[in-house]
Amino acid sequence: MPKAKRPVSPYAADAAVRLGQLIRRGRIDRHMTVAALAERAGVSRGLIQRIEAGDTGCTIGAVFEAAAIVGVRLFDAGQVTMSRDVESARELLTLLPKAIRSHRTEPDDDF
Amino acid sequence: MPKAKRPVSPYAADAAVRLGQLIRRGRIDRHMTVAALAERAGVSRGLIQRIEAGDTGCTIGAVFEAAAIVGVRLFDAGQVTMSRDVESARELLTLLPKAIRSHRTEPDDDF
DNA sequence: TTCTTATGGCCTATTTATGGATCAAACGTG
DNA sequence: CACGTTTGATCCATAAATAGGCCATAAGAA
Repeated sequence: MPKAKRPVSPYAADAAVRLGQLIRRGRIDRHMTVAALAERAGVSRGLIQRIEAGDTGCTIGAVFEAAAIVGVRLFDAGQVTMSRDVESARELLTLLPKAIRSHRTEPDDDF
Repeated sequence: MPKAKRPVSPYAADAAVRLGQLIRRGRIDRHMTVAALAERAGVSRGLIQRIEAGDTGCTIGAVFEAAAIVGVRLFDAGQVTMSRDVESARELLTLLPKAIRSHRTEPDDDF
């Protein structure tokens, strides 16, 4: 058997890979070497390689750091860049409870 | 002295916090308890709490996993949801070199 | 081509995150 | 209000990420 590290869903793995690709592209666009990015991010060269490879075991601190340096922004200064930011409306209706009164064991799923 | 864990830039820390907030909102919207989300994500309850708090020390695997479950998608099935996805054009022009010939020690910065 | 450098993979020591339990306080409901 | 539940925070043992080296190979420049 290979190495059953920490299992992640296909989506999570895919998302990590895509983010890694974005970072790599951003780095290359800026003519930076992996070593240079590593130095600026304050991490090791190997870690940058794993981040660009989409390793799900990297901390978001390191990943977001690298992303920021090469210009990949998931969030646009103050506003979230999401497909559906319609959600922001609902928060006013619900007024976000702090504790959830769960009765239904199985939440309505969708993926 | 406080805790000088792994230093991260303000942006990276902020991005992590925002993502955590999105996850929390998504969870509450779906009437899920922290424990329920933890179980579905296959992680501990404490980890979900740290993720929602924006702890930069969490692995992207765990964070993206939680995000996916509560419906927070940074990437829209096949297409990246970024402010500037114009970049996809450039990759055809440049044809992305695999190795960077760095001369300039200091890359053109912007933030 | 030849040379120089970037990259990627592997390894090990160390640092760190994670799981699991526990506890107190806050919360929602009847 | 009083109840049961959720949340948040802490502690510790353990699993895992990270640093940092090394080496082989690929890639760009002359």
